[in-house]
Amino acid sequence: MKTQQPPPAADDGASEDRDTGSPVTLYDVARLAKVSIATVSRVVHGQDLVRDSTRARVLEVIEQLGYVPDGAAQSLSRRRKDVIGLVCVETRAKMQYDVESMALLFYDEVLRGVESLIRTEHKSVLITYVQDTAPDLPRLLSLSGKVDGLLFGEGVVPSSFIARLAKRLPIVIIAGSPGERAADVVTADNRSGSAALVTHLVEDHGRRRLYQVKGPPTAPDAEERSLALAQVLDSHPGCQLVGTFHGSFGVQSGEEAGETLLAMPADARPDAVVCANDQSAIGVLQAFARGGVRVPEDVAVVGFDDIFPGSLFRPALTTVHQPMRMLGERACARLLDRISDPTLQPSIELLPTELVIRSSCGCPPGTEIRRAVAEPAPEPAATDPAAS
Amino acid sequence: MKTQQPPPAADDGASEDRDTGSPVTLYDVARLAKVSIATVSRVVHGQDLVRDSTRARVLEVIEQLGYVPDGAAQSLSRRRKDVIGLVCVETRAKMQYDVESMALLFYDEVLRGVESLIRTEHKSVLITYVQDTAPDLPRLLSLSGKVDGLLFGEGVVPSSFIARLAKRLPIVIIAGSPGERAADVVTADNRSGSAALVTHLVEDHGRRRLYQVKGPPTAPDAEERSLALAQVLDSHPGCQLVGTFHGSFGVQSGEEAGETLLAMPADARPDAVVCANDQSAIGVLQAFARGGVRVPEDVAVVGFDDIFPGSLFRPALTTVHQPMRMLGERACARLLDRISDPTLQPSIELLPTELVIRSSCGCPPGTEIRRAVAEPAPEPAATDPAAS
DNA sequence: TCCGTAAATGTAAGCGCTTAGATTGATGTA
DNA sequence: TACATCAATCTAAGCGCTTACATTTACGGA
Repeated sequence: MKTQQPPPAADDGASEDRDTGSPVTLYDVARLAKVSIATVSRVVHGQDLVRDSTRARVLEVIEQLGYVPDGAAQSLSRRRKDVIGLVCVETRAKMQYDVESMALLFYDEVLRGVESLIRTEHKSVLITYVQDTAPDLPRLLSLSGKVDGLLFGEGVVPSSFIARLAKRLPIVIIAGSPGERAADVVTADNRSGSAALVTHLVEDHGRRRLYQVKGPPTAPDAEERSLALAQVLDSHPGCQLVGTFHGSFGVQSGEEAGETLLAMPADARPDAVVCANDQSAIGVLQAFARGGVRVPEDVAVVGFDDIFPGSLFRPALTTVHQPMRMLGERACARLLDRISDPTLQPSIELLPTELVIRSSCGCPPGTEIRRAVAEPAPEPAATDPAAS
Repeated sequence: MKTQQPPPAADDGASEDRDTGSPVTLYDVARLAKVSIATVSRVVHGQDLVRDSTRARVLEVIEQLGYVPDGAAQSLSRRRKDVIGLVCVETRAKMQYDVESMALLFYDEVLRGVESLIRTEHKSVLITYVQDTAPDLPRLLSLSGKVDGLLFGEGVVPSSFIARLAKRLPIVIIAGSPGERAADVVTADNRSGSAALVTHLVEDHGRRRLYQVKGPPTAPDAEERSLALAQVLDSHPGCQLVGTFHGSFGVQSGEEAGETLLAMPADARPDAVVCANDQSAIGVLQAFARGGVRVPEDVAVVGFDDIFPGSLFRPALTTVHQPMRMLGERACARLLDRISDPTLQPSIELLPTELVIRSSCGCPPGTEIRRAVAEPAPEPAATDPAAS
């Protein structure tokens, strides 16, 4: 009445403290504990239909053999991988230390948010970076075969591709355009954050001639910020946009914008520069420092995101705090929901931002005010009520 | 002569553009293309034993169905997961924004190094953070069932546990103690980097009364740095260590060290503070700024690691550049080697560091010198020659 | 026309696990 | 003593793929 033992396992005599050789399987444990693999499986998963004495025996063998269940076999059998994928955008091919390390702070924070949530769920995160210049689609495709769901950073990946993937597995887009249809979106309320920031510049500091450093056109969140800027200007007669620089979110591109401004006659310059994100603001700041333009006396400079280094600069950067970590958490939560119930309606979730007033806007040095930005009801976005 | 079709797949009539329902498998493709699953598999993997016309037909069906191979099934069948795990250390439970985000910069860079290499290998990275206070061992165990190999950040995880894991799969430790036996180690040459830094302080700036802010005792790299400090002092008569603070790598703990020094009578203070890493150096800097101690005039302060924010401070932080990204790359390379050949001897690899001289050491503001640190032949470490 | 050979394709046996359903054994009851 | 009943355990059928080996097909030469 031997139990099953398909692979003879080629034990090399000493079955005491094996280390190499083929990995220990359920069968090995079952054989040594003289039970069936089903029983071992039950013990491993702490089910209670096992007699105490049996459980003890099995556990002992597991310990002795150092058995760990094979994840692939579990996934296959359970029809569930317990892994989600996070696709981040890598902004530049060239890996210059400081620039790049900053460019990625956003995803570093997002990742932490994701991981902190996933951890409690006994799942894991597979992480991938895609170049913004040439996203490796085949790679993403094969990645999609290894996970239960995917979290995408905004922008790079063509939305047709996302739509295609979304047919096969749940997808949540982080910082995506609120207009996205194919998948869920979790994003910061860029619109109202940016509006609050620009309003501060215009109303509290009397700035009139604004200059804009844009982000890449593929970044929907940058577009939102840009839109808000335009709206605030519209509603403040006497204020105008004196120019726009088409940047790419990088420090480098901020520096270029700064150079452009330095090249102008001083009296043609704006009195405030509104940047698409902190990195480009820092670039502008650096260019201005080299060019002898005083910030904020001559020109105010503001960013967006609130990455840590911004607080270290002098003048310290005024910006809008984007809840990156929470973005990761919420996106992940949403993804998990969809994984467990794929019939959920796609929704968009807007996270509140915070105006972070330091001194690059014109406020006195040492200022550090954080002010929650009220969330105006945005365009009719489905935040999934009880409706089917 | 129908081909196999085990799961009837319950097609819901319209077999045109399915989207929900059970996922598309090899069988579905085979059936529609009227070939066997073996042929489909061959087409998917670009093998050339397939007639062109057949290949075209199969590819068409794949496209139409949106077929993507199931990763779990592939892993099980190939006996290879094509995934490696990266275990990072999360330094503090409390998630204060700035502090924590800095504490983690190290692993963010490592991760990028790992990913950049893994990407070219058609593998992926599973990432996990463990708390330094309470590493979740069961979680790591189950993680180990999902990967082909593991990359560990130094410190937290008990080495007995690592040794146990190392019996089952290849493991490389990043920034581990060069004395480690159970697994491969890839680490920066902390010893010579630290020596170069302290020598600079002592010989070039004539500092005599040094104070040390240590890292956690569990961090072998911090220990190495500490050792080098002692050695340099030993060989410079007249120089002494006037005190030690037992820190924990965090900004917070640096601030505490700073407070401690501020509490001393001014003439009892050291003329240089050598910190275990940049974060603690920044903490000291901040405490000093608040306490009115001038750096570097009254006291020099130096760090280790060369995290980006260090360059932003005034005075800019003098430190030792640790090649974090390369650490990730090399560790990953080593791991891949071991995965393909598990019989390799464990080795340790020391990566060169760079002395980064800015102004917190006493050099004039604006200084930014990077000087490669010569790698002295350390203790007989096996860097695996042709020997078996 | 027949046959050997090589190319193309098919068959089926796993990979290590989960789990529904079958079986066994103990216990209590009539 | 015979028989439900329920707990403990086992049996076996997949999960979706890869791949060794078997089979079929297509061709060129005898």
